[in-house]
Amino acid sequence: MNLKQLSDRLGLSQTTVSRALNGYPEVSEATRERVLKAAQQTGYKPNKAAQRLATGKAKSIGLVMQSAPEIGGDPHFSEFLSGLAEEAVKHDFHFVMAPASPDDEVNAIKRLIASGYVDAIFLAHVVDPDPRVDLLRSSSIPYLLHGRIMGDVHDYPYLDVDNEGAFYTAAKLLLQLGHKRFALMNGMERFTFAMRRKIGLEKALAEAGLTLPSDLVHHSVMSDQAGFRAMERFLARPERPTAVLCASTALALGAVRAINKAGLKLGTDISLIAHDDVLSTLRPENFSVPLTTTRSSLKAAGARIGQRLIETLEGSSDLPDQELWEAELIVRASTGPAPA
Amino acid sequence: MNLKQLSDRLGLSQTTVSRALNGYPEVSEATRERVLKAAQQTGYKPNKAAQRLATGKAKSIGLVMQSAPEIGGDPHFSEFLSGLAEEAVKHDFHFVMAPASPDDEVNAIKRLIASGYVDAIFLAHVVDPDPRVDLLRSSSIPYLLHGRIMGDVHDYPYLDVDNEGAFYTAAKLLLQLGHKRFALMNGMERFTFAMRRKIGLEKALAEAGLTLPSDLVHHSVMSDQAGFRAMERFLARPERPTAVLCASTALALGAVRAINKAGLKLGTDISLIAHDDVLSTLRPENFSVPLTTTRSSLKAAGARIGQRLIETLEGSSDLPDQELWEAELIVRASTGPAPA
DNA sequence: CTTGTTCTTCAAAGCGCTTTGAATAATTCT
DNA sequence: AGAATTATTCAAAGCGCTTTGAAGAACAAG
Repeated sequence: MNLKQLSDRLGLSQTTVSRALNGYPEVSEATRERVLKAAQQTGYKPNKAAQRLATGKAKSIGLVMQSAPEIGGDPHFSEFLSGLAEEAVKHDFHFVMAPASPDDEVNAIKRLIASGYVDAIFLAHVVDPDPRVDLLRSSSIPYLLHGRIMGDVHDYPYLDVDNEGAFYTAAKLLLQLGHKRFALMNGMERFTFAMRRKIGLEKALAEAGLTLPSDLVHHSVMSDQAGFRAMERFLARPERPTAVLCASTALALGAVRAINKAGLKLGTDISLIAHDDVLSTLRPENFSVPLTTTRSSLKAAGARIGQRLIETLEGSSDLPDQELWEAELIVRASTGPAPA
Repeated sequence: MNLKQLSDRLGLSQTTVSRALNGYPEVSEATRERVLKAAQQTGYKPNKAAQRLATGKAKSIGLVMQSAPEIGGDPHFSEFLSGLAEEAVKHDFHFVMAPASPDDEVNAIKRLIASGYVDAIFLAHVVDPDPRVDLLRSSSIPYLLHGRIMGDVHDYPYLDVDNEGAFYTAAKLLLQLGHKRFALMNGMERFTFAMRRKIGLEKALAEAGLTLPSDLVHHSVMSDQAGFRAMERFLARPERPTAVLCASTALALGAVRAINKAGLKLGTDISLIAHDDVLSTLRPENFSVPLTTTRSSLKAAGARIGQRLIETLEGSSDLPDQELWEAELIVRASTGPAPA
């Protein structure tokens, strides 16, 4: 059933039917009702491709999804997506996900823009320098970043968590507790969120006259296995660290397992603070020793980004173009005074 | 840059340019090269909405994503998606994800079909009865299920894991080890994969003259917290179970924590077998006591589904319409003889 | 009973692409 | 050389929708 068939059936022109359906005023209430009813009965749904072609709008948000054989599902990604979806469903938006190998992302974005399939682009996993950001900056499609590039010039719309501040504050707490030997279990080095977390930690250490030895810095994907292995390596050091900052609760999960396995007591022998993205399947308060965390909900970020993108597209946005969310430091049992 | 502009620029007709770009034979090699080069230089990318409108094809797979405030990211979902994406990227396919509240999924699928945005539909989380399956059955769009409805009539294309067989085999092993008191930690009751796992377990028990008391059956989302709580409840029973079947390693993670907390020894005091979807972030072999599992890779399933769907659309499919994958039973240290 | 307004409705153009059917140019065959 | 093929290229129609510009119907005003 298409518009022509529907209008033939009603003995009306496509114009009138289209207008009736889209709520334009120049159509009598009587016909509007008749049209609406017929559409209902026949189950008529407009063809989005045609709509998109005619209007240039499609109520859709595009995103590129990194794909490679060695990349598995990322719980952080799906948590974020669920937030985005929650907002999208309210406004009848959908997503177009273009999978791309990591070295082909720029092209994937280009295709996405040119495809005429999406009204806006969302971008995450910001690196620095980030050619994808340059591309979006110079194109005319609305877009929004989750994260920022490095430096202080932010002439692009973003939503980011104050990662530097989060880890700075976390480190401060551990310093106050008397810790001197720190380790960092971070996300992939190329991501700016990881860079900023490291900077935050180093800044706090520098203020205390301390430094972070490079072999006590670990970069990897944020999974429990990676955390387990990294912690084992940390603990194998002659002078093992007493304070560990961890970029995700997923990493922390593995780290804690390694700590237990080594017969050490979390919160006593070793203190740990993890960044908590509020993954719905991994809550820090449910760890055997509840985790002290810096918290910022990834799902909430997703929802907010959806909201901002959609409002921009509907032309009603009075939301800020740049947002920096502070993470909350929530103290639980995994932090304690440095062992004597 | 659109086709008209590109062809004007080249002094050719749109027809010729289009044909050159799409590899049709009726265009001279010289012009083809000229066109290809110009397309390259100008960065011309065809408008997919227009392409879709003209051809009825769009190289895109549609899927509905459940969305509700209380639903968070599901690592199983993203693991699956990464498999699907891996296959899609090879063939330049993309996804259209329509978020929908759980009670509006049928409508979301209808919209997706009518939208003209997708060439095929993928469906997961099969329930029974499943109105979505009925809808797809009666529509003419290609589709593929991950999972099956109940009963033996499967006149629709699917890929499923033999969940019944997996849990049957797992239970058999535990029975051989002398276990008599079983518990089941399952996914949501409404999903057919959960139903079948329960049936598999009950069948094995029945053959041994045993039954599964209803208070030793737990249904919930498959997260570690849920596993933790469920196991605590199991252990609080006067006669606690000695053998537990667990629908996911995520559940097992929590379950193991509860077991440790209770001072019990996994593999000795209590045996546990989990179904392993091969989540890239949670490997059973990395548990402090490596987990005995029934294994079937969710990512591989995603890739296979992508492959089948794409081959169907490209009209070259000689792949089977129905597939039932057996899960492997991999014995590790979390299973042992029943305590005396 | 005109004329001027407002309300409804419509025909047709256009969005960017593919594809059919026809025309033109280049080759090959008598 | 002229006819018959074959290789290239093109104009135009069509995919399903929105939107502009115009026309017809209904009504109030002069």
